[in-house]
Amino acid sequence: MPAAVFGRYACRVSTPFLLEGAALLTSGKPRRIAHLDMDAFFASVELLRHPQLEGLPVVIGGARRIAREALLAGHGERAMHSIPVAEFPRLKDYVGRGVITTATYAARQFGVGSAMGMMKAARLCPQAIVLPVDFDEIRRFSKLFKSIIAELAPQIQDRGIDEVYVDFTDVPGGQRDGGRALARLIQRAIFEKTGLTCSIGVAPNKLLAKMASEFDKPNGISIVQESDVQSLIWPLNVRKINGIGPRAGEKLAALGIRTIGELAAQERQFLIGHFGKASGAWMLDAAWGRDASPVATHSEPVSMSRETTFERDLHAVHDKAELGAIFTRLCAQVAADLQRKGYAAKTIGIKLRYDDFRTATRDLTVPAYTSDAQTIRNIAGQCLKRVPLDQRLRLLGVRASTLATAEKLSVFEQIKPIVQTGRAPPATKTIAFYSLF
DNA sequence: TCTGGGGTCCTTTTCCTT
DNA sequence: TCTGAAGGAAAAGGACCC
Repeated sequence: MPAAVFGRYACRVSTPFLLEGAALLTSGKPRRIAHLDMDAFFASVELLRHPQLEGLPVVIGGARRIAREALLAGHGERAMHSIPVAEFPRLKDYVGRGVITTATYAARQFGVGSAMGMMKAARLCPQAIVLPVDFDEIRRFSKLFKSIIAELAPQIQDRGIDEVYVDFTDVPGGQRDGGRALARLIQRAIFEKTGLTCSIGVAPNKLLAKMASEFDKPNGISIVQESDVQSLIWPLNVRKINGIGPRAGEKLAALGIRTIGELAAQERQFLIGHFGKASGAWMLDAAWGRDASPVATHSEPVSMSRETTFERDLHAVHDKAELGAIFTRLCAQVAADLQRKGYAAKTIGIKLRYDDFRTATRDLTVPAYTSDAQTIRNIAGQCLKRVPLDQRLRLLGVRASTLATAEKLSVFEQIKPIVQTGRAPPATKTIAFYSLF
């Protein structure tokens, strides 16, 4: 505790000073945060299983219509490597909805890329081989590479299926060569045990580490120091900042701000005026390479949801039975997810997307937590009544939020009987316990 | 032209209470 | 009793990320 360090003066100094002093005393070494990004993860995992597809245009996506089982019918798992290329399905034969999850570099040369509609991709590169996403396999590799990193550097923050932040600061050897030595060690271990490559950026914080990891792709390592911000970061487009997407990028461009350096030159109040208090201030800090956020090794989920886009647009009246069945299934899936992960929710919501792609959401917070499928279905049903249903729908989703863990709820369950067995407990007491969570 | 699914976080609006 | 301000919580929408 800083209080002990500062001895009798501890009670007289302000909290910020204590924190600053503690940081100086404990570290003495520069903060080194790494961002690790697997190279074309989905496609790379797929190529490991189908090496004969190496160098060919391949897109991954459309899982629902291209079943792996059908693909492998008559071949079996052991023959996977030897399926003739000619037998793989082609994009030109693809019918229906969906987007490309990822594409190999050979396919990208035709202009095909992530998040592109399958039908558009089929026009650009009809001969491309199309494979379904195998999420079980992707998840297996995700766990594997994360566990390999954890053995070498345990302070890890999950950043999705194929990315992590790693705190090198206090790892033995983590400071050597600006972090390059440890990065190389991790890169080599991942390749040896999975056959996959990754790119790593090391910098004083997460924001810069994320940008650094893009400097040398694939299979690269790059180090960015605080003093490099003006020379390496400022010339880049604002869109390179993690958190500035298409909308903010467009808005900035309209204000004549294209590079990160131009963003850094703005007045804080000017940015706050255009982007709001939190976003405006954050943007300016980001442009200066400032980011104090820690590598969060643990986080609690905020919500759990299931949604599905229909094969064809459905109408609430005309396709009532079909829609009802899907709705019930989504509720059951959310309930199962909550139960499997040990959570219950107090807010249940729905999401729907109309045929013109407009989205509507409704949600409802109830007094008691639940993870029961029927209860969720009832609450979601109430939400559904509050939304216009005269137009065809393309998507329906169910969401659970305001979550509590089963442990917290069991504490509540233990408290409740005590309150209720007490002499004439007023109803307000029970309500007070509810509000604890 | 067509636009998945699972998340987090922020902003704005609305409603309720004081 | 009516009105308005202020503030918080919930709801709705949307941007962004992988």
